[in-house]
Order: sequence, then structure tokens, then C-alpha cells
Amino acid sequence: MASQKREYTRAKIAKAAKVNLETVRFYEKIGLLPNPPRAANGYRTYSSEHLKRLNFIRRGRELGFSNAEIGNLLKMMDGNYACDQVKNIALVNVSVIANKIADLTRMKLTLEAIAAECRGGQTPECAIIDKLLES
Amino acid sequence: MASQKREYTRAKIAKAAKVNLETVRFYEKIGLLPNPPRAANGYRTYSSEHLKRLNFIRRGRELGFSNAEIGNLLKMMDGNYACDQVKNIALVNVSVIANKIADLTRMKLTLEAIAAECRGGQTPECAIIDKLLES
DNA sequence: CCTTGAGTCTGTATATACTACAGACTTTAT
DNA sequence: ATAAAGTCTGTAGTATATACAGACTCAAGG
Repeated sequence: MASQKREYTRAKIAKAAKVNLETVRFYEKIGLLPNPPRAANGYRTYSSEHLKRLNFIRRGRELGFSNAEIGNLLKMMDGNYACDQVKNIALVNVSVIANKIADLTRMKLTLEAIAAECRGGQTPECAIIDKLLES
Repeated sequence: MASQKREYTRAKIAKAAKVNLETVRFYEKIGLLPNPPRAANGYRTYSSEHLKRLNFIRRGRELGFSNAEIGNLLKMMDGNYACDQVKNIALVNVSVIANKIADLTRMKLTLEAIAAECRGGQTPECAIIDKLLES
């Protein structure tokens, strides 16, 4: 018995999946989360299937997948997928992340170097401004 | 003689400052770049002052400053500024960047670990999907 | 039963930082 | 003279949400 057949309101499922209340509706709008059935009053009624999917999305986001990539992973999950394809998407992401880290590291070093030259204080001369103005 | 009193069209200044043509107009719209005088035909005529500013903006962006922060730096440059304030902005940025690097590093390690467990191949079971579905 | 507060509904606006396009006009080159 | 290239404006789209207004419904207390 993996998950019980529970029902959730939007606020409840948002809390359970640790995403923002409005984000749930947003994911429905962009097709990541299937539209839940509505009660007689028009209120959405989510199931544990929705919760599982929302958790999947959140974890994917935490690992740096774009919503489009998560959509692909979900589509694969729903249809037939080969492990190869999934692994490929993951590895592409690893290299994208590696590039971002390299960029940020370069930025940080430069910024630290510039800031270190700055004497601070109340003087109107500033090494940082000078550096940014350099031709 | 730092910079000659040259004039530039939008395409020319964009190229000279290494920013996208449309981005120039965008920076005017959000107030980072002062509106240039217009020729009789309505065309913008930029000066070397504009080029200096555009270069400043680009370099700032490359160092991870937001447009709002660059706006502050430019305002300081135009008025009276104290080196202290500038340095502060720079150092706040260093720590923001450091946090981003830490986040990305964590993401990358997790993703690599998950991908390493994946046998690949054409099987429909996938350690990556399983990991994302984990409760 | 009535009121009040909380929850939900929809559509739309905001934020960041651009990029792209349509339709009209001007300038430049052949 | 004509065609290509550049410029103008306003607006829409990208990605990823978040927030709000105004209407409606529901649950609890007196």
C-alpha cells in the first residue's frame, strides 16, 4: 500500500507538497499537473496521485530541471520510457549546472578582487566604480 | 582625452557596447540609460557618455549586479557617493553569489549521484525517476 | 438564523531581464 | 527609381512564479 486514496483541497496539497498555494494552480495552467475533478461547488479535489506528481515536480525543480524538462520526464513516466533517455536529460543538466557554477565562481573572484582594492570610507573615489568604468 | 565626442545610432552603440540592439531601448525605458536627443527625423543620437554608461551596465551585469543595483551605482556616480556604500553593495553581491554557488554545487552532486545509480539501457525502470518519486 | 472569518474561485497584474515582431517611415545603395 | 537596410513605435512573448481584487461558499459561534 503505497499511498492512501486521500483527498486534498488546494491549500492542503500545497502544504503537503511544500509548494506555494498559487503555484499549484500555475502548474495546472502550464500542464504539469492534471486538472483535478471539481466538487459540486466548483472546488478542486486533489488525490494522492496529484500529491505524488507535485512532489516529483518540486524535487525536479530543486535539482535544477526546467519546467519543460520536468514535463518531459512526466510524459515519459506516463508512457513508455527508456532509462537511457532519462539519464541523458539528467547528465545534460549536470553540465548546465557545472557551467553556471564556473560562471558564478569567475564573477565572485572578480568582484572580490575589485572590492579588495576599495579603501572604503567616506571618500568619493572608489575603486569599484573606477573598475566598472574602465575602458 | 578619455573619449571623443562621437555620435552613434542605436545599432552602432549596441555593437560598441556589446549589448543587444533592443536592450538599448529597454535600458532607456527602465531609466538606466538617459533618453538621448533626437535628430530631425526622430532617430536617437547617442554620445560617448551613453557608451560609457552602457559599458558600465554590461560590466555590472557580468558581475552579477541586478539592474536595480546598477541603477543605484549609477545614481551614486552621478551624485555624491561614498566608497563605503559602493563596497557594501559589492560585498552583499559576493555573498549572494557564494550562496548560489553552494546551492548549485549541492544540486550537481545529488544529480550526479542519482545518475550514477542509473543503469541506462532500454529498460523501463529508472533509478532517477524512482528517486524523484521517493517519499 | 445570522454573522463573521476563512477558504476557494476566476482573471489579471506584478516581478526580472530581456528579446522579438508587426507595420510604418526614412535613409542608403545600386 | 527602386530595393534593401535601418529606425521608429507599441505590444507580445519568454521563464517561473507570486499577489491581488471581487465574488462566492463554507464552517463555527452566539
